[in-house]
Amino acid sequence: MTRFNTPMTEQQSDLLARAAAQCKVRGVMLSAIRRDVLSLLAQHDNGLKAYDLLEEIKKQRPNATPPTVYRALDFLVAQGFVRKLELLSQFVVCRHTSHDLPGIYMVCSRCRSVSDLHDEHLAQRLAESVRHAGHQLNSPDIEISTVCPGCLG
Amino acid sequence: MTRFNTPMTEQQSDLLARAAAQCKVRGVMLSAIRRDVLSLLAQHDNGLKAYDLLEEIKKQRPNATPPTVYRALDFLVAQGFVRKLELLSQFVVCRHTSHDLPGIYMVCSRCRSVSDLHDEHLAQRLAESVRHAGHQLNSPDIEISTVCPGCLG
DNA sequence: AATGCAATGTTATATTATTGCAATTGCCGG
DNA sequence: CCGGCAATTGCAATAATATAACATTGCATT
Repeated sequence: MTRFNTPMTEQQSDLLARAAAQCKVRGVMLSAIRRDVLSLLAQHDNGLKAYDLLEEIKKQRPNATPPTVYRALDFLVAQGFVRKLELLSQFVVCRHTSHDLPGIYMVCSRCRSVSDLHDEHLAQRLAESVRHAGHQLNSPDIEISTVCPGCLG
Repeated sequence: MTRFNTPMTEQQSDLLARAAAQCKVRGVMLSAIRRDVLSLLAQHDNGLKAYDLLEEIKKQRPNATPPTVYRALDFLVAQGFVRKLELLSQFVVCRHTSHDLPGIYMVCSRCRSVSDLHDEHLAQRLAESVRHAGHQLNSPDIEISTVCPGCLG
């Protein structure tokens, strides 16, 4: 059993529990490494870079290497538990329950914080528009570079 | 004067001419390197990676190095002539004339082709929604991972 | 000529991500 | 329990992407 300095919030352990349940249903394995990576991400709302994650994981597993975390991340992304923010080369837990609609992330170019634009109607329209263009929406993942309210002063 | 194997289409030389005019107006310099990088990008609708660009540029300028192209790209992106597609770490010429609204790009995950979703109304709504969330839209640049009509068969 | 400034050259290095193969583990049917 | 197969992990190397730091050049202005 893995321990972290900071105790988990209820939300965080909920997230882990739901992921575990999902994996069971899908017949895929939420191994210790994968669980730990997910757990670390759950503790960092703005996400973590792969190599920062590696540093953290090394505290538990000193022999971890880049493939260790990249493989765990590949799995978590494939299962829809985690997204990669391309604008930051950074990974965040996904807090949407439904994946039918794209999640829209705003990434602040000053402080690098990540906010979630909650506009289902917009997401809906976007999905329609993409379909109308003859494309199939792939991974529901949209990023916009903005300046956040905090940084606007 | 730089020559390429393939003669430029009218559209391509138009694009270069407009960029040159813009630079004059803005009092910035479209140097030979910058022009050549822009020209190369104009000849590749789906964009090029920085290091592919470097290979091409080296044919003209054997002593080019990564900073050579990255600096040119920084300039071109800053001037709004080029965008970086984060999903592909790839650079494409921007064919929008107006930059008031975000451009929405669809990147095919199979063949890596890039299409432009033309839906001004959607872009408008998106911009509004972002503003409503208290953010300031930064660079008008949105990418969606899709499967394109061709690859859907 | 001397100064200032933007652009470029040059070397090195940082950051992000993958490949390939060996070793181990989990799991399933006998 | 045990052999076999597939998935996962360990490990070393390296690929791919991007930036830092500092020297140099070219050109416009003084």
